[in-house]
Amino acid sequence: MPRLSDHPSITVDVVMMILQNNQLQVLLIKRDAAPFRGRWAIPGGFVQTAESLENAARRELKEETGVKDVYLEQLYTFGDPKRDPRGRVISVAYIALVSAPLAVHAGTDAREARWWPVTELPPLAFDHEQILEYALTRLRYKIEYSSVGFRLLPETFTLSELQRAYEIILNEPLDKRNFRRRISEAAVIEPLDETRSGDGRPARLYRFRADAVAEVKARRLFP
Amino acid sequence: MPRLSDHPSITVDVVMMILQNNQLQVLLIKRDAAPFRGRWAIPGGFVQTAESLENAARRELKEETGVKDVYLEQLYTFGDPKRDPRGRVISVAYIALVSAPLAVHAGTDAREARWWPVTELPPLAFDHEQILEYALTRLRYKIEYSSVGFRLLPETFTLSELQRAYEIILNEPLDKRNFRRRISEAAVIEPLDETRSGDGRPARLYRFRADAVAEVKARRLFP
DNA sequence: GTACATTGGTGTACAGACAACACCAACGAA
DNA sequence: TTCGTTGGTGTTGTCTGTACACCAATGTAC
Repeated sequence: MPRLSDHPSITVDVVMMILQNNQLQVLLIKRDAAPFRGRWAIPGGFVQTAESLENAARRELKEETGVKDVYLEQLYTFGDPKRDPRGRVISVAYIALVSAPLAVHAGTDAREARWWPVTELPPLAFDHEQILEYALTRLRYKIEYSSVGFRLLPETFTLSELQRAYEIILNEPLDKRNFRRRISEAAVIEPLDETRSGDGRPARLYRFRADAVAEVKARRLFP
Repeated sequence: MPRLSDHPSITVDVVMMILQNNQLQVLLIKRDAAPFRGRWAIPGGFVQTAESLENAARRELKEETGVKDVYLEQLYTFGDPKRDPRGRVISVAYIALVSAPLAVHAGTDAREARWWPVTELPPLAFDHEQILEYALTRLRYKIEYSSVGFRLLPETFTLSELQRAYEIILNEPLDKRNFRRRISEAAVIEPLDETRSGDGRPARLYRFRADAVAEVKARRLFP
């Protein structure tokens, strides 16, 4: 197994989440090098000298998926001395929320990359199970008192799609009228002139209000 | 000015908070080396190879103040490439909550150390003003939905002292009866048989319930 | 030892927020 | 044109939060 110097190294690891097939899914890559060769892992990599942590996370994401303009948020820094068998590696973990559909092309080093439903995860490398669990807890918690949920939706969406997204993340059904009233009172979305036709009556499209960046703090969205 | 290698270095910086003189105060040390020589700064230091981040924070605290058994919580990781003029230094910031009275003896390198009220801070070294502001925001926010406030009090305390602590941190007056009802419903403290005499009627002493470690999550303490 | 100042301790009523709940509307397909 | 499917809308009871005032127990000054 390769061994790093005793000097601590810094990586960023990114828990990238998406809503697909009525499931919350995360992107994992299959490691093709030791340690944990063949094991699935959260994408990440070493921080370069001149880049900020967040830029490192963005760079990793771009290398991994080609996606830009994602919502990124620092999660936690994991620094157990034994978390990486190669030596001292400190990982700054980020959460990335992206909207489907999103093609992921495996990284330059030909690693396999795919989305996994959070309910059916394979065994993971390093302490990545812990990181992922923490990311899920944070997302569920945060969606209740902020508007991050919109980051998982495409630019325009219907109210039913929005509600479905919340239900998937919180893993519980929500009342349609109460949901719409709260979203409306929170004033974080605005209606468009367009509608979308589907199986039944066409639904009005909405978009996230860019000027509503301030997180809903005075009152939790779903108490 | 000394220059570090291009390889990133990791420090932990600890925002240590205490309640004294009806004020929320933080511990700062006066730097006696470049850069920012003579400037006040949050105590911290480099992470050693074999220690976890939290242990590094505990070690720094002990070296700085001799205190053990403090409440420690990871705050955020600051990694701007230019935040330290010596080179690439990534700082994992922690919050420490301690209870007065607490003597701080200046560190082994004879740096001056003293408590500063958060309302009257001097100019700080590096990006420490940003770190401190973030720590204050987190503390105020967290105290509303968890029981971290108790960490700033001595082992036994009266309900008035507890209320005063919350008022200082939140910087707003609280209603006595409502405060007591909520604390009571949260079931995070237990009465002792002792009382404490003072200017008026003696007050019952309470202590934090060790088995109430779980943070009050279902309902915010002060909505 | 009485009066007074000081802090400790307690309950209720009103207002606002939350949760539960059912029906009509608009479209496509058969 | 009927039916299936999804979109869209208000009201009521319950609970939670907030505002608010008085008596109790001690120490001190006279």
